[in-house]
Amino acid sequence: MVQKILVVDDEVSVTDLISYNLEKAHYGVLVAHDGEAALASAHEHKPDLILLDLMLPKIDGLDVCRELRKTSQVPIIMVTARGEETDRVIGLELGADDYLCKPFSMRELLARIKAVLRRNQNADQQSPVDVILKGPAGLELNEDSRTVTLNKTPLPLTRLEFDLIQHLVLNPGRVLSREQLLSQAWGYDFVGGIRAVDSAVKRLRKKIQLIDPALTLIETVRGIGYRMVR
Amino acid sequence: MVQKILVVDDEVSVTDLISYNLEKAHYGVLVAHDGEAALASAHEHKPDLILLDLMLPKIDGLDVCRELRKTSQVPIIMVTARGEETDRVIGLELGADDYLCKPFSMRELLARIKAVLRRNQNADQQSPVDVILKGPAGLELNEDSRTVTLNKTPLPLTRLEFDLIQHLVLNPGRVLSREQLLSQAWGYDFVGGIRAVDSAVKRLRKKIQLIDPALTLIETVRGIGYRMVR
DNA sequence: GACGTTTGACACATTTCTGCCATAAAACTA
DNA sequence: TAGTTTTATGGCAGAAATGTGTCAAACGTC
Repeated sequence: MVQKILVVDDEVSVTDLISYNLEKAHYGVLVAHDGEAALASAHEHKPDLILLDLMLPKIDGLDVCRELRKTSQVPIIMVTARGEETDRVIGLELGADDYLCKPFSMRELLARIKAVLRRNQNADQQSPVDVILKGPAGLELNEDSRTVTLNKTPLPLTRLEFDLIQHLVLNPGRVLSREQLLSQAWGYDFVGGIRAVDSAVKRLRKKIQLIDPALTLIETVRGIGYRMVR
Repeated sequence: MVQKILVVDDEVSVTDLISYNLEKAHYGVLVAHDGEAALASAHEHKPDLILLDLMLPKIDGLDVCRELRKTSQVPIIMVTARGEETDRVIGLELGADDYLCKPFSMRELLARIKAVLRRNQNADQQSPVDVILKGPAGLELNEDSRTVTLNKTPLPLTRLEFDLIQHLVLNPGRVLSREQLLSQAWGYDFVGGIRAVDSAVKRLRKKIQLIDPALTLIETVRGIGYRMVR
């Protein structure tokens, strides 16, 4: 089941950018550009999470938050600029589940969203359980600790390597082009040659080989890209 | 049995949001917007705890506290603006059980409320029990006294250092980004560079090393943030 | 208001990562 | 098979991230 996220910001460039990245991360996205539209959309579509900018036309983000809270317990992440009037923000934390200061990275945003959704899902549980992503041949990624094991043997990876293998594992058996991998693991704003992917795959394979020399996890699809075996 | 909490603050937006969150946490909520009303409500409804803002119309928070103490031993948490050190001291001398500096997070508020209520329930017993948060390698945080020991050796920490290690211990093995740590241990109103986290971690590590030079408690996750070993 | 403490910023050192290149190897084509 | 295209590999230099020491401003205390 796809989770819906309502993105509220008055700047189209911001909502566009966030939408693009959320969709890439397999979320459904709703957009609103002012407080009224936000309330209307929240009421109509019942999103699973709301990403709410503080500065909004018509109805202020703080008021939107308060209004929402009257009828709903939907998780809210507030977005603020550093150094905005603290007085107005005082109430903010009281109603929001988390907040994020601009400027933020997409990685940061996605991590917060995941965390808030999880906190909300097992709010009744005392100790939250780590998210474990299972791949083929005993490959396991722990998304919370960002550690990887291969048949219980630790596989130490760098940030880039982890992001890369994560996207491969998320699409088992599917070929991902270098362009896709670049935009997913490197980020939309990456500047550089497309062969950077080859280098990263090279290092990843080498590390895997150190643990199990006979194992092939990442297959090359000539002319296209790479694929994680299923 | 539902416990009743009296929330006293002159700003409606504040009482609204606190009410909302307290109700979500299954407390009964009473509200007062000035000192007179607070005293009246306390007298009439006998709440199990009072959350009392310092700045109030008609009767000042300190006076309310003093007045209440004449007839009741109801637990009181004072809410002050940051930096009103003297007021805080006076408040505690007047019989408040705890204090909280604005701005505070909901999580913080709920934790304090829980702690105060529990302390109060155990008040008739001989030995009140402190909340001990256990970390790895014999690390123990006493959340009530805000003291830390490492294998029974005291580890003297500053306020910031305690908050930092507390959030790390609360998420053992999880990577926490500098942004997350900033917003959790510093607060959303923090203005400053992200590498303030590095500085704090540096000092924390140094203090730990003084006790056990071979021990690594806080791991660096390059490109992401820090992680408390599990 | 003087004093000690805390803490963020900065410069610099150190470590680690990563893109790129040259070359080798492999795969595909004709 | 020879030629062409694509990918693999090893090495390396620059980049990026973090550690460290120091300092001054802010803060709390007396």
